[in-house]
Amino acid sequence: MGRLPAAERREQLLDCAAGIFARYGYARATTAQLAKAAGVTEPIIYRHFKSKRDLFVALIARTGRQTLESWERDLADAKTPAERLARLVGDNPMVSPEGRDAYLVFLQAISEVEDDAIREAVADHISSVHTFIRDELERAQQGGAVSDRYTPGVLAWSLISMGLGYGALSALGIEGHGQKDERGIHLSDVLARVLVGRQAEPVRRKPE
Amino acid sequence: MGRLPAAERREQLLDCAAGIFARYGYARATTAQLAKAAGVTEPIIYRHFKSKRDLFVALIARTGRQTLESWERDLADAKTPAERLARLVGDNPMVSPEGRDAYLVFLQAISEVEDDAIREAVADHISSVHTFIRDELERAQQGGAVSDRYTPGVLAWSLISMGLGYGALSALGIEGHGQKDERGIHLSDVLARVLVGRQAEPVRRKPE
DNA sequence: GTCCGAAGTTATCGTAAACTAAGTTGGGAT
DNA sequence: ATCCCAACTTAGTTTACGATAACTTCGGAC
Repeated sequence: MGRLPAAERREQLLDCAAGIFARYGYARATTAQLAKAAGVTEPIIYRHFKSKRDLFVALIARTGRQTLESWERDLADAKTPAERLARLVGDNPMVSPEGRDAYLVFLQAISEVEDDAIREAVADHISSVHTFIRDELERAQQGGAVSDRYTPGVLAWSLISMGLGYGALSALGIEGHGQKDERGIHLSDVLARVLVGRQAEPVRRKPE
Repeated sequence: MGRLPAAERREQLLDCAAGIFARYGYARATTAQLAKAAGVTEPIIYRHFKSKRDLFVALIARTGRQTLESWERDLADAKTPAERLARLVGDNPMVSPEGRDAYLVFLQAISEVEDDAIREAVADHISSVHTFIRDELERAQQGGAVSDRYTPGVLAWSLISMGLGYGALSALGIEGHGQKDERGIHLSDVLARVLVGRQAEPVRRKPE
């Protein structure tokens, strides 16, 4: 890979950094690793970002945007609120190969709670995810696809908590977790039931 | 604090380390910080632990044991399976002040996925928590306190996922999360409903 | 062709962190 | 009283990481 115009190099650096940070977390990832992954030398990183932390924050912000955009696209061609909802629950970005790195970065970022800039970037993203899901649930409730026993806000936090926890367990690769049980039931089916307030249709999940 | 016999010093080191690791995570916490928190110098740490990582792994193992013991104690005087269950759901160790540090250590540890020794220690603990909760749910199902729509295994993973995610969000201190909504409903009430399969009694929670 | 700015490299600095070798102190047993 | 050993400290060594200063190369404009 030869020379790249600044904007492209910047994007490429973020692309490569995602993989490294997802694997090693912020603190363990070194600027040398980041540079090597992008096929450049370390000073190039500092041409485009003030610091390692600046790069990380930029990555979090970009990843957040991309995640929401990807969700919008996924839901765009769904006809009913119920269908939109089923996709939302079934497509945990943490488990799909493309979204995996992105979400691992977030998981890693959560443990950098002590760093104000990073914590804020993460909190911003989570808030916007909450807003997104809450609005979705609200529409679904109005359409009758979701039980209105609970407010959309609380339900959205439930979904986010579970998605986050699920992702963390997946990252750890714990045996028995994330697989269907002897009755063919998956965690997301349980989740779906919370939402509809009655026995739900099995959740549509992407094949592995 | 003067001299201590080896066994006590070791315990004290672990005690102090919990606070530091909870705050800064494994990678960011320095041996200097750990020593200072315990009121000793760094070589003392190496008298009792082979390495920083060894100390961290020991801490994870001890914390895991303590958490289960604390749960056992909490549930001991509960009369019915339903009562035991309500306490299990209501007492997320992540939110009680005593259990908080302990569980923050775990959260932090999860992002050290790349380190085999650490990952294994965490996975071990999670597995034993799963066993504990699953058995509890199984008994509760037999007593009719929990819907048998889902297997205890899947329900236990649901609880763990949600507890973990909830803890992560709490750690981030995200606004609006973890509070009751306008109807006085808390996340754990939603969770309780998953378990019983019908409108549940409000969950008993420790006052904040 | 040559000039210039942007893109990239080499070589290195300062620092902080994990870990240790060697010496010092305190307190219990005889 | 003194001897001894475990507990503890001082004063480093080493290594690796984040960051930068100074230099080189590429490619388009005129």
